Amino acid sequence: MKRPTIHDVAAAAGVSRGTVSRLLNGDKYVSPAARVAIERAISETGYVVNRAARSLVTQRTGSIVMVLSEPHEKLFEDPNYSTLIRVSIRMLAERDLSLVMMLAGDEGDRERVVRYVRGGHADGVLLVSTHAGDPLLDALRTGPPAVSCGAVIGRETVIPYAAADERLGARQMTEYFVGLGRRRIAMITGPMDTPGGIQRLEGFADVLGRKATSKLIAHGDWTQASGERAMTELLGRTPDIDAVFVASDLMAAGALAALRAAGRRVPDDVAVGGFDDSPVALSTHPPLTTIRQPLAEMAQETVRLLLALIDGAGHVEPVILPTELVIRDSA
Amino acid sequence: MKRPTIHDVAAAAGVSRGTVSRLLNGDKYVSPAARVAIERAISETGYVVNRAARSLVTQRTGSIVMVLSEPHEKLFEDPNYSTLIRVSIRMLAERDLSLVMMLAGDEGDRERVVRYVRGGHADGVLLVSTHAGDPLLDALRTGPPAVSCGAVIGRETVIPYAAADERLGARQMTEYFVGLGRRRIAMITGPMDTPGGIQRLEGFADVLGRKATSKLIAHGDWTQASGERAMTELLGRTPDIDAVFVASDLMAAGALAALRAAGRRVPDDVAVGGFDDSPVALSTHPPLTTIRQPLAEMAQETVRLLLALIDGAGHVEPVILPTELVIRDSA
DNA sequence: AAAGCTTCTGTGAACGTGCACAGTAATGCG
DNA sequence: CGCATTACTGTGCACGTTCACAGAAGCTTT
Repeated sequence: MKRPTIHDVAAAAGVSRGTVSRLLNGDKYVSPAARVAIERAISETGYVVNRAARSLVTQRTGSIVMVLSEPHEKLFEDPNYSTLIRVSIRMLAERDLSLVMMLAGDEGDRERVVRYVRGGHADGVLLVSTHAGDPLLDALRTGPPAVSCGAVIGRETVIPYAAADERLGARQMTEYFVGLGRRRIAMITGPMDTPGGIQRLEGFADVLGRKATSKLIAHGDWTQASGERAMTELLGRTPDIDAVFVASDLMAAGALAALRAAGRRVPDDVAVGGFDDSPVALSTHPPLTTIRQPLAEMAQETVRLLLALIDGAGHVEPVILPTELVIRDSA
Repeated sequence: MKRPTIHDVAAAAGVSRGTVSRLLNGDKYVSPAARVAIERAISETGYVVNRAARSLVTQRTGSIVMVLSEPHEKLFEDPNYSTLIRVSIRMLAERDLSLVMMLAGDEGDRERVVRYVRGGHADGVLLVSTHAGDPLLDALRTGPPAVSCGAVIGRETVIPYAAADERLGARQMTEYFVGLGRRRIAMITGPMDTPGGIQRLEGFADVLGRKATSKLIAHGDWTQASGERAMTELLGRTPDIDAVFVASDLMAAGALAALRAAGRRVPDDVAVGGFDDSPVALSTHPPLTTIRQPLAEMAQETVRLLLALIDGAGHVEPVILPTELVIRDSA
């Protein structure tokens, strides 16, 4: 049996298509009598609007595409995505928008995304963890509004975003170490082509000034293994370290393993601070002192920015949200 | 400037709409000359097919909806989702299908999903971690094909699925313990209304037979906190435990904390085995011996089943994939 | 040479909706 | 009472595509 159309509803309610359409789209000019008749007809027939037909005439698709730019293997190692996805679905659903997921790991993926978006299949684009200078950014300059969750540092292309105040978070942790009386404070950073990599180091340097020498800084790539490697490197280079700020919890878990292997006690010999407050921070031994990002708010604000742009706001300001120090046992 | 339509392409190539449409849809009756002309016209104009218009006439939407049934808070605590999402996007993209995400946490969500699916907005449904007796299952009996990643135990409603052989995995771990010479082997299960909760306990009981007494079994809810609680409970009840099989890595991390608090050494005093081989298994101390599920294959097979049904296969058999014991330091 | 294939092409109709417009009835106002 | 205004309703058209059909051209068979 065929699905009911707006004609069927109109016929059942004894009105015309136009009136049903008006009710559906919130037009004020619908008489109370027509209103109840139509509502009854809708529930009786089980009518659901045909999005394709609507799209065809409104030139809107009713969907937002979330583009995940992480290289495939790493995707979602970071559980932050879960919050972002959940919050996005929820907020978009309220506006009757659906969330379509796309990958942008390699060149083929990226081309697909561009085709999709420029083909008019989405009303908005929600970028996630897009790297600096990603060609996608330029390709997306025309087309529907795009925003990013997390800062995105492009050359010319500026894209609105909501993000945590990464630099503040790094300062909070570093200041906490200083307050504890630690003197030789090292840092393991993330990749230096990501905002998290750059800004967390900046915050560290803000507090330590000239004391933040390159001997005290090692670089990782967000993975646990890289954290372990970087920690080993630091210990070899500067054995008298008494604190280390690691730019992610996952890397901090690796650092803990390296410290344990080197016979250092945490936090007695070396204080360890992470970043993210991800679930892993609770399963390490000892549980990690870390910096919590307001993930839900970040997601919320990102979507809010996108919706504002879709609603016609010509320009929106980036949103930067404060982080919070979470003290556990590692420092 | 307006987006080019199939008319524009046809005009530019000097043919008619029909011919362009045939080329686009892989009809064999297109002359070589027309073919090259159209292909040139497409790339010159930057034409992308309008899905809405196509949907309208084909009655297909070109999208698959993934329904996430976890209660919101827990969603994605399990990083398995990431693989599933990634693989699904990738496989669907090959068929030019896009993946739409929906939540089904509460009643309102579920109604939304049903409206969406029965409204004909999706060509297929991909269920994730749907609980036994979920009302969604009945509601989805009519409509487009639906499959599940992970077994779903309904009353009457049977739904095709691909899953790991959970029972086998539990047997593997339990047999490993037995082989190590452990005598008092306990288990912490998941919630008993989930396949993972039920089947992992079954496998445990398969091996231990009458030795699997209720004194040696405690229940958790997949969270780390519940694992810690259950472990404490077990130690109180049966202090001479020398091994414990925990039905998830996250709960196992909790169990490790409880064992440490009780002064038990792992694996010397108590061997600990997890399940999932999730990232957390590497960040615990000691790293967890666990059971690896073939996540990528599970996802792949799930999508394959769905595509088969969409292509008209009347009936498909569930796919059950073997698990693998991963030995680390905790046992 | 006629008939029948095969290969290829163009055309009209239909899919279900929103929107602009025209039109009608009821109400308010001078 | 006449006229403007408000509240509401119905209709035709357009959106961009696929599909069924009809038809043209070239080739093979009778």
